[in-house]
Amino acid sequence: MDVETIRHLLDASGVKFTTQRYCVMAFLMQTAGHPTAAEIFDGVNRLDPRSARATVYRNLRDLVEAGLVREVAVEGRSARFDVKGMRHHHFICDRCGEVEDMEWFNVPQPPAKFLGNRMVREYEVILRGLCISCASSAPHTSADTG
Amino acid sequence: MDVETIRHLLDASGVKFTTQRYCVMAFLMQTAGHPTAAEIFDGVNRLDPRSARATVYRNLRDLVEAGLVREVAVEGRSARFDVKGMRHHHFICDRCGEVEDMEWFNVPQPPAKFLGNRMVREYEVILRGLCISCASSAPHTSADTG
DNA sequence: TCTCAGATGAGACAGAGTCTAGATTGGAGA
DNA sequence: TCTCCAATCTAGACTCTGTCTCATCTGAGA
Ligand SMILES: [Mn+2]
Ligand SMILES: [Mn+2]
Ligand SMILES: [Zn+2]
Ligand SMILES: [Zn+2]
Repeated sequence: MDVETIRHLLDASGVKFTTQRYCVMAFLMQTAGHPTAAEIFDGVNRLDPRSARATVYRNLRDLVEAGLVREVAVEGRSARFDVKGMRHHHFICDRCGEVEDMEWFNVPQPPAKFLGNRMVREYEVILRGLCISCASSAPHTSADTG
Repeated sequence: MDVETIRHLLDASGVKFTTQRYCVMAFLMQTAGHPTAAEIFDGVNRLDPRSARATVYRNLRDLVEAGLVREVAVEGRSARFDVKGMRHHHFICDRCGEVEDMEWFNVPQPPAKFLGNRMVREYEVILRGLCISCASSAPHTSADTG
């Protein structure tokens, strides 16, 4: 991933450029999925220069706060991360836990009487079920037997 | 909350009735919000009989597995819980973190070409922004100054 | 009432994330 | 290019959330 591209992204969001931040951004931008902090730590440390664990966690928090990275809402113990690029929804697999991007489609706003005086900044749809590989390896539920 | 009502809920889901499970269910059913396991532990232990911490965590896990309780998808490090009653969406406040129920409204299914062979079991909308009390106490952003 | 599969209590353990204090560095200015 | 310093990094201790083990207890059927 191009160093200057990421340098400009960081600059534009008022975040100082450091090699460690570059590594986190580059790893996220070249990764299709939604890695955990631990996976990002492993990923950026597969080659030099290395980053301390606390640095990876702190930078993820800073990048989320700066609006460059998103912490995805999922059940489960460890946070999962996402580069904020194209707006999209998410699909979470019941069986393997994979979090997949779903291309954006518009959703009608909730009726005003439900919203009251709440101010909506953004929304997303979370779909659950079986991902393509889990659906093909186990197309039927146990209730189908007999 | 009525003991017999909860006893029948547990029976119907194949979960053995115990005082500790009753306390967790009763607390969740009388609570409007989406408490964490720690809040549920504190809640059920404000009066006798008391439950051990491990018991509360274990029962929450068992009740989720039995389909009576839901673990809500949120950012942040602690799980939040919900009694599975009426189908609903969620609104998460950017400022105070409160998770509020939003009355159910239908959302069009994603275009089939996006779904591929995935099997959708359920979906929900997560709205983000300012809750009513945060919106009224801080209606403008700092950028508005001047 | 008797019985025991299944549940609880207490505390050790494990994993995720935060904090602190001393060392290091990016980049602005001389 | 050199100097400087506020911001950042490192290493490891620490906190919080959740799980596990095992001795003990209990709900509910016979
Ligand atoms: Mn995504
Ligand atoms: Mn809810
Ligand atoms: Zn899957
Ligand atoms: Zn709020």
